[in-house]
Amino acid sequence: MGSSRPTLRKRIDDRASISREMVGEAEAIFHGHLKRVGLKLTGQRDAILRTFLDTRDHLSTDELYRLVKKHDERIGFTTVYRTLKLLAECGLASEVAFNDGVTRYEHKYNRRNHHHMVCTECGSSVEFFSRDIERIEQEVGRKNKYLPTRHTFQIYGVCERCQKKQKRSLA
Amino acid sequence: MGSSRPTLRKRIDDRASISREMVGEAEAIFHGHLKRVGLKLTGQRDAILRTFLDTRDHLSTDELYRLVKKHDERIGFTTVYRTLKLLAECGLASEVAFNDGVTRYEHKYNRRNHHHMVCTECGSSVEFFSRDIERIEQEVGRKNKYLPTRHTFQIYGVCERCQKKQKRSLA
DNA sequence: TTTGCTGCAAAATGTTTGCACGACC
DNA sequence: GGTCGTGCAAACATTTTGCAGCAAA
Repeated sequence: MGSSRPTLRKRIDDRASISREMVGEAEAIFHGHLKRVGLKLTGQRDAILRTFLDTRDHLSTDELYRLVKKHDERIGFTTVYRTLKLLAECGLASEVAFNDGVTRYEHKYNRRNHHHMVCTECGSSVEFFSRDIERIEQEVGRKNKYLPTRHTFQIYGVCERCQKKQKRSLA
Repeated sequence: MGSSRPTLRKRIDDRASISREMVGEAEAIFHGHLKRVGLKLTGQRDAILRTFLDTRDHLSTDELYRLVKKHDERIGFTTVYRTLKLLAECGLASEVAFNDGVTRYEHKYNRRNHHHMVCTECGSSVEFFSRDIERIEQEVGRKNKYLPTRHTFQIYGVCERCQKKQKRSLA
């Protein structure tokens, strides 16, 4: 979609929570999806969507559940779990696997395709963008006669902070 | 490490089981590792290593356990589980996450760095090689002051066979 | 009013650990 | 002979499902 270099836009793309208009658009997408598949719009589902959009990326189901609960004590884990699946279905959320044993979700709405580099010491992560990855996905698919639909790419390593920490503990 | 185009070598690299000499080398590596960290060489550990080397890639702990059991009924799941960890420690095995909820392992010994494209319909996978990925790992690490140690890269899609199956069921 | 939603509790799944007995060095 | 390995069983962590009461359309 967007083609020019990211400048100001990047500020928005890199932020976890998104602007008010975007929340509105996301809600519209979600509501449309619910109607399309014959599901109902409920207070819980709305609350979960809002909390999800309003928060940093890479939430596990349990983490989102705890956040949602702060706003409404009476929302259960199961509902958060199932709502996340719905959000993934309509493209508002996507799973990211950091291979730490839990499934995480991040917003997908209006964000450039990006990847993650994860610190294996402290779990922090930074995002990066790479056109090459998309190109490789297409190329490899073509060569092997696969119809590629998605990919995962994560780099694991040690962040600057933890490198320093390690050096200090050696000294 | 190999730099020229893979020709005959590819036949070996792409096969799941490895040659007899390689098994010997792998055993030497394993035995060396055991000695180094003060662990004992046992019949079970040897049997598990052999079965692992002799079998196709991408085994879950449970799958390897079932295979090992065919040769020796009395080897337990726990031992397989722990031995796989040992093999990963000394570099003979590495975890691959296909995001299907189970941790899988593949041989790492004497194989080129490679990646997987996985069919989301039937679970089959093909391997591919890409220099770009290694380059990107280094670049991104440098830019973000991370010390990169490893990465995961999988492409998901639909294989030719399953594409045809889908077309047929539509007709 | 009907249909689907909610949330509890329990099942299912996969991974990891404690411990008593037995095997290796 | 002592130490570590083994395998059972049980603990754990996470995801998923059945069901009775409740709420949206």
